[in-house]
Amino acid sequence: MRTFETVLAQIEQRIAADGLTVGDRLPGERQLAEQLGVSRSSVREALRVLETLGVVSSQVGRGPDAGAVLISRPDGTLADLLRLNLGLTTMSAREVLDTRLMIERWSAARVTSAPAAMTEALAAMDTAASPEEFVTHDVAFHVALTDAAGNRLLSAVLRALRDALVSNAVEAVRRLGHTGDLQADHRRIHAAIEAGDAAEAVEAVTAHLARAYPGLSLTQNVF
Amino acid sequence: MRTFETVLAQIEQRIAADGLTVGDRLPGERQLAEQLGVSRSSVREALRVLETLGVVSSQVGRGPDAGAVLISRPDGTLADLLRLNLGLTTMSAREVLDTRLMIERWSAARVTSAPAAMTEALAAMDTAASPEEFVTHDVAFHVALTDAAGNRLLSAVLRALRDALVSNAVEAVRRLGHTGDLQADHRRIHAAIEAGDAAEAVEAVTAHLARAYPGLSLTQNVF
DNA sequence: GAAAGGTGTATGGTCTGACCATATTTGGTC
DNA sequence: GACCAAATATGGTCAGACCATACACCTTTC
Repeated sequence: MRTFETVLAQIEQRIAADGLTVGDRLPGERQLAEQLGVSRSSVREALRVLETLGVVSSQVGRGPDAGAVLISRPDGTLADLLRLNLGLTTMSAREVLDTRLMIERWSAARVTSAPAAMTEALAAMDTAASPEEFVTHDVAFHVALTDAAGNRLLSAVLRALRDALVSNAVEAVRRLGHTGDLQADHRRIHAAIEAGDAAEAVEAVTAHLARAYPGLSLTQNVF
Repeated sequence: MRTFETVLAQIEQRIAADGLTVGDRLPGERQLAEQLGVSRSSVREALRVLETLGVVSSQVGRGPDAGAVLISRPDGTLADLLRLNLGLTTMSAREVLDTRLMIERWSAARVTSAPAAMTEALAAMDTAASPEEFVTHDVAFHVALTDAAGNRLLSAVLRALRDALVSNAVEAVRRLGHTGDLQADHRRIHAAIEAGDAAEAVEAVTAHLARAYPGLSLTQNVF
């Protein structure tokens, strides 16, 4: 086992043993190296891994906020993971969009009151001057819906897909040639959620995505 | 921006520009450092990030297989991500199990023929001598089902949940006190898939998970 | 005594150069 | 041709140095 991997294991074990949680600080790189009997390089490689996994954040300087602080931000990692692996393999747009459909249907069924971010995104889309601006708020609308469902794991997955969603959505808007139908869908979704009608909300989300991505329509009603 | 981050960006850009794919090799650490005008340490930190993301694998020695080779293995990263972030935050078992239920219902609806791995796991459970052995094959059964649905993104998510699933399942078996009902559920799922009855398969998966995890039963039929 | 400013210092970030372990390549020997 | 030993390229690790940053502390000033 490589040195930095043992360092990784020991840091992880230490986090569990000491009951460290978000906001707590790890010892400095030099101190950690001395404690574990390894070089600072190996400690740094281990910290780089933890940083990549969204578990620590390193701050330079001095004071209470400096050093390696425990965080919990899996979003960025998931996004990197997807972007890099999508580029390397032949993961299809279909797989991404199916996942999106599944998460959003699930969310629509559970959210009983539209969050502020959703209502704001809806209004912002009305005044969007370009497809890009419209899509920005469009994606924010859907992310807000999913966040409101309260499952952080699924929220993180959808947020990781964000970049892919944006490019897909821009394509869809250009293909449709206008945003009126999409915005009407959004209002229907919003209204169904505010009314607490889960079945209608699910149906509205499904219809919306079917309109934007016709290729999905084959399997959407199997549930 | 830190040096290793620019290295990261340049490597990623290079992968895209040169059309590198799985199996191709990156230049050696020393050569990369010289080309980019940075130290080997910075290159190594960047490679460590890529390795964490499941994009490269480093082999020591000499020859065609040595050096940093492009791969695409997001599973391990996702598992690390979940394990570490589950430990740090209060992500609940409910969130994990809801996600599992969603993915398995989706999969059950799409798989029209039971894969060999699923049939084998079913048989293996019959002869399992301990709860741990039973659960090993149990999880393999469910993972095989999801793999067969053909969405690698969802497969990767479920595989990342594997460790959490195992401990949950062991708990469930102990609570039930026997495995007969669970195995009967498995046969029902298997039969429904072999019969091509999607609705029955979804219902069977739902009933199975509801039996194993009673706390889930509230929202399972909202779809 | 309080405010302002300068200095000290602990932190991560980077670089250099060296050595080690490993695995292939190369070339010599029988 | 087969076998074995040396050379070599690779990642892995270490030690030590220096830099930039940002807070801590002390001195000066009013």
